[in-house]
Amino acid sequence: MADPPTRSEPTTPRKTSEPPGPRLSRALILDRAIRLIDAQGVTALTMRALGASLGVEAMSLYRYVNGREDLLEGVVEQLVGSIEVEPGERMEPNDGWQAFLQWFAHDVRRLALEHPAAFPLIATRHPAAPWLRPPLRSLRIVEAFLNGLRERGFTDHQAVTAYRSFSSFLLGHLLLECAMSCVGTSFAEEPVDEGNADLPNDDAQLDLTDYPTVARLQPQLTEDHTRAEFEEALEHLLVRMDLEMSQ
Amino acid sequence: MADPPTRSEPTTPRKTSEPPGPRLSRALILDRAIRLIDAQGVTALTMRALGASLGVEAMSLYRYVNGREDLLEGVVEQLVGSIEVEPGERMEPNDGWQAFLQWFAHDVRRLALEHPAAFPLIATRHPAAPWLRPPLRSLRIVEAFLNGLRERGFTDHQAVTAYRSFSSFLLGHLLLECAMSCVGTSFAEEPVDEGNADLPNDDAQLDLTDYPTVARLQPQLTEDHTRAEFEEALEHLLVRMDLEMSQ
DNA sequence: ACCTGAACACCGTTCAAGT
DNA sequence: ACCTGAACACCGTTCAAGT
Repeated sequence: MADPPTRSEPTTPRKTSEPPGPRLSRALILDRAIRLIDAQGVTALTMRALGASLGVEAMSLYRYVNGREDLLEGVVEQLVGSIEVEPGERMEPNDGWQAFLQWFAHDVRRLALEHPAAFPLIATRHPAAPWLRPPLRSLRIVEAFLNGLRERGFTDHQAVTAYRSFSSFLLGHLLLECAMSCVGTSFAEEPVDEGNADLPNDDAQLDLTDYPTVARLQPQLTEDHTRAEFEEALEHLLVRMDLEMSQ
Repeated sequence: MADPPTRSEPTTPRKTSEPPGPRLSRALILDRAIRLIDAQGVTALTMRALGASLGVEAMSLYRYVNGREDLLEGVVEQLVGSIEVEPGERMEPNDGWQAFLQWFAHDVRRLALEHPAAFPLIATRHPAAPWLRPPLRSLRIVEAFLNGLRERGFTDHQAVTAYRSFSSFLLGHLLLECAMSCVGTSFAEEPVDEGNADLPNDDAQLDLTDYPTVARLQPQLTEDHTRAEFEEALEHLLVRMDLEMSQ
């Protein structure tokens, strides 16, 4: 903790190219783990690989992290922690709850798109309590979510109901969007086979002869409208909430 | 492929208690793998454990399965294959598209609730093509889905749009429902610590002192209304589709 | 044809030992 | 206090060898 930020790099350089490295720390380890997941996928996040990427042996990590499960838990915590919870300056406090939810939704979406390889962890790892729903799975965020809505006129019951439907909405849309953005990225478990590189991309060689409708509609199925779908579905969710509130 | 279905079971019994076992086969292996996942979770599905549960060494599996990745792929395929795609007798062919989608949604939900531990695989493993969206991620199902809607009056474009919004809806709701039903089941990575069993269940000991609103609303947050939420959200999705079609 | 023993590379994890 | 070497149990996978 009491480390000089950057002197003239007196730290003894080790064998591989690690950063100047103000020694090890849990935060540093989690940061590096997230970067590793982003670059190579979750399965590449190995205690040994993570250690090596920090210029250290795997065993050193166990001082700061309680095993691999705890490491992944920490990664999720760190990522979810990056969700802004206090509306910034761009958000007037007297804007309605619709603006609040719009802003919230887009902040979670930003997180998902920045870390598409890590988002499935946020989505599928068991939360601390069963009523903490991914991706809004931290007490801090749920508290802010509920308060944000109550300050804007929601009753207790309406806020809780909104938390539920909002979670489902975010989970479904963002997980799909991540799945699509992960295909074709550096997710190949094995290095790309260059021998038969005459196959341009890996989705064209599906045999569609038995599925005429899919074959006919493939161009339209291939179009990516995830952004627009997200906005539309969000808009409709807000309309739906509005209807349910006034009844 | 050309195997006698069931004779008088002449197969020699081996050491442990495995079923009469008409020899090994890919289908038998996948069945057993699914049962193992249901009972102990995905991480417990090990080549060695799976082999042992079939009364065989792990290496034998490699005759029928192309490694663990292929095994998991086969599990997903098998599960998705269990989704009925031709409306049964209960469904009149002249029922509207709403009835068709209702029936379809509930069949996928049945699959998710029958295999809550396996559903995250269906949800997050990369599909064969990026435009095949979980959980409707097989050509057979997409073909049936599109045809089912077209036979009931959808245009091509409307059917494709419906496929997209329907996938997001199912994914979000069912994944959340699975997460909730997996908490507290046989998902403990380690055998439950019986030493300090004075903690009744594992969600009560969260420190809520810094989160007054969550603390106050915890009873309502804990209520499980997943079933009703599913039905309501589905109803609203259908209404929304109806509106968009007539405009 | 179908299964296995032995072996290899890699993984998570522990712990006594180094500095 | 912080890191490491050595070791252990377990994993996926290959392959020559058994029957």
